[in-house]
Amino acid sequence: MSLGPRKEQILKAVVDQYIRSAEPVASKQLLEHWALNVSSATIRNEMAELETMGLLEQPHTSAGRVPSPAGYRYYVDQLMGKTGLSTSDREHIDSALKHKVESLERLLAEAGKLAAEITRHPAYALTPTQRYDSFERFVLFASDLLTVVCVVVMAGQQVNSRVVRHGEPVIESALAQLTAALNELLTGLRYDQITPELYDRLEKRSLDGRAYLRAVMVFLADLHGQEEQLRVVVEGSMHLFEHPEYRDIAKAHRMLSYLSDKKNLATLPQPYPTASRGVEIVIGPENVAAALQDASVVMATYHVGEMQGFIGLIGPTRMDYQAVTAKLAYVASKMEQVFQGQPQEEEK
Amino acid sequence: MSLGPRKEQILKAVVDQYIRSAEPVASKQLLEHWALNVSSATIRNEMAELETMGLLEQPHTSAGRVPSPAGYRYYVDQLMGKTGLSTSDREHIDSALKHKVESLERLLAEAGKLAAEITRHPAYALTPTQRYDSFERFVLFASDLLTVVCVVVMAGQQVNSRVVRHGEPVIESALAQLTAALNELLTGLRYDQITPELYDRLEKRSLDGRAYLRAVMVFLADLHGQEEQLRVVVEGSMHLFEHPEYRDIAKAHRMLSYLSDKKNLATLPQPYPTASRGVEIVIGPENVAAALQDASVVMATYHVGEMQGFIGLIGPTRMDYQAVTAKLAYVASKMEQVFQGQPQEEEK
DNA sequence: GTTAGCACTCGGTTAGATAGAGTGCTAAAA
DNA sequence: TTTTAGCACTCTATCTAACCGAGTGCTAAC
Repeated sequence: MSLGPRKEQILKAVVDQYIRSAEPVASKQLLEHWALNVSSATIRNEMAELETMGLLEQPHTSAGRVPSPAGYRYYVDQLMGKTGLSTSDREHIDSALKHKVESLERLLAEAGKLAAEITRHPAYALTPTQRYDSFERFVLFASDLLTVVCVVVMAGQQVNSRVVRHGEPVIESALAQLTAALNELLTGLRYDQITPELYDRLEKRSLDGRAYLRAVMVFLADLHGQEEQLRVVVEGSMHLFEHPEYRDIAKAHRMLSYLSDKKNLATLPQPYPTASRGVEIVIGPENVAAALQDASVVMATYHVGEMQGFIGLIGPTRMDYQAVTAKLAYVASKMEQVFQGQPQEEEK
Repeated sequence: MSLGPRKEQILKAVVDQYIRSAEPVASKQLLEHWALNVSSATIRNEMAELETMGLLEQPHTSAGRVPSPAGYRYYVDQLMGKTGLSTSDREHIDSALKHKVESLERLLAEAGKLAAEITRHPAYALTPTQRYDSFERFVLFASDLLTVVCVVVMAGQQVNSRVVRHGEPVIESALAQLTAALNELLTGLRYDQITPELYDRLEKRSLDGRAYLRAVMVFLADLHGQEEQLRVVVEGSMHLFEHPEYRDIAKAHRMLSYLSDKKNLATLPQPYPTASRGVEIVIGPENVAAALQDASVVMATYHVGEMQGFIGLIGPTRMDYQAVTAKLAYVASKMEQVFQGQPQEEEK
């Protein structure tokens, strides 16, 4: 759908203005700041129509208009300029990411910090690729009538173990079967390679050990989650307070809590590689997470060889998408450069 | 100074009550909740005296009394019960810290999380001992007329380098002298072993390289700072929001910003080992950090062999010192146990 | 030294009243 | 048919005044 040039002009003006002022924008204000050669009455009419279309909203009668999520979406997709970032920003990024490749985590942290700093929004970054360890060997044994100890040896020689409890008495033969099944079917695989079919086969082979199988899978999922958490970095959460939408304690609390649980960020949907410039923008209720219903996420992909990682920003829907997109894209591209320039050293 | 039994009783009652209610406590309230067999008028008189002594404060005339920092101090030193923690807490701690020794950082994180969880205050933890790497070798060379590259090889084979600039042209001979001095005097030492005398000797030996020496020291200090940051863990910052004193956005912001900079916590004064139970309490303005002027820090020491580490809590001065002290002390002692039980594994 | 009683203080809450910004609508102008 | 000027209307934010009630300090009696 296209709105026609004047509606677009007005929508763009409203969004731009609101991004700057954080106040509902009135028809007269548009006249002052943008050179629209129509009267305020006309603008009012257009704004009313834009509202019925769902692109603008009114906090209450006799207030100015505010972009709706759909309005932001239209703005981002159709109206937003593609202007690059200022040379000072570019220099800032260049110099900040010059020598930071001691370790992967370090670079991530630095890039996140930088992104947060220049955009004034909290930033997060995910390591390039989830190169999870694969399973090497499973050992299960009963430690007493009701408890089973599950030991997993990973290919990297890390050993993890957990006591797995279940209401029913342990059946030795079932346990042996389950152990054999796990070893035969999972050895050499990573957690994320366990497909539903594979699980079915496991279940069929484990017979009476089904309850334990389930517990073991939970254990593996937890391990996986732990690994994942370590690979997320969050920086600059405090920038939240710079934005008036988070002057409400409850809101700030909710968002900060969300940000402080790395699991949340690790499981954010990741951008389609097809998105323009490699930057994807998810606006308000487009987010699945409840805590992000009135927030926007801007995320960029960076590639390291065949792996890809992500760096993103989280802020109010009233974000300067244009500036933020350009900055984030540049940071991401810079990260790629740094990775390429440096022979990839694994352990610090 | 001792106050006499009745004043003490009243002071204790005020503090206990205020810790629970977060509201200024009135003379009548004390009658209801504590079995003081005097009238409210007497209590008022006593409270007035306690106020002139600086142990209580009045937010305004016609409001109840609130403990002053000095009042808390007296409470903590003289009045506070030494009651241990509940068995449920003990069990909680026991079970949470049972199997968490995969890595040092991990245990720290877990202990911090636990401490924050059971006390409802943000917690931090420092690794046992700063076992910084020692210097192995210094290499300095001029890369152009005005810039010097400084390379430090650490005993752990890590290599750090930095470009060190100074307004004056590089003098080769001075550089050679400085390099020799650094290598002879610092090899085998850690940063924290560099004494002022040592620095003097370095300076004497480096002659015309003094400006570079200074820059090199800054570099080393930075490295040291980086190392230190990695060894601090902060958990449960969000518990801040549970306390009414942080309903003010500005206050919450300030404190959270403080907490999110690990350098702040790494440089907190550490408890005297002599303190009772190994727990030290620093109340409000007793803190040196500006951000902590109306906050209290409770910290405990734990020992691992000859090394010692710290775990602490940060919250409003209106803290349940008694409960919190007991809990923290128990967590710290539990950490010691876990460390001892497990052969100390260095790298994860 | 303690207590009852009372006047006084002060913050918090409520209720109007007011101002002002901004809209929607209508009728005239282009 | 579209645009514009004008105006009535709406709603929020702010200010003021009044009031309530909790709590104190002081005085005088116990």
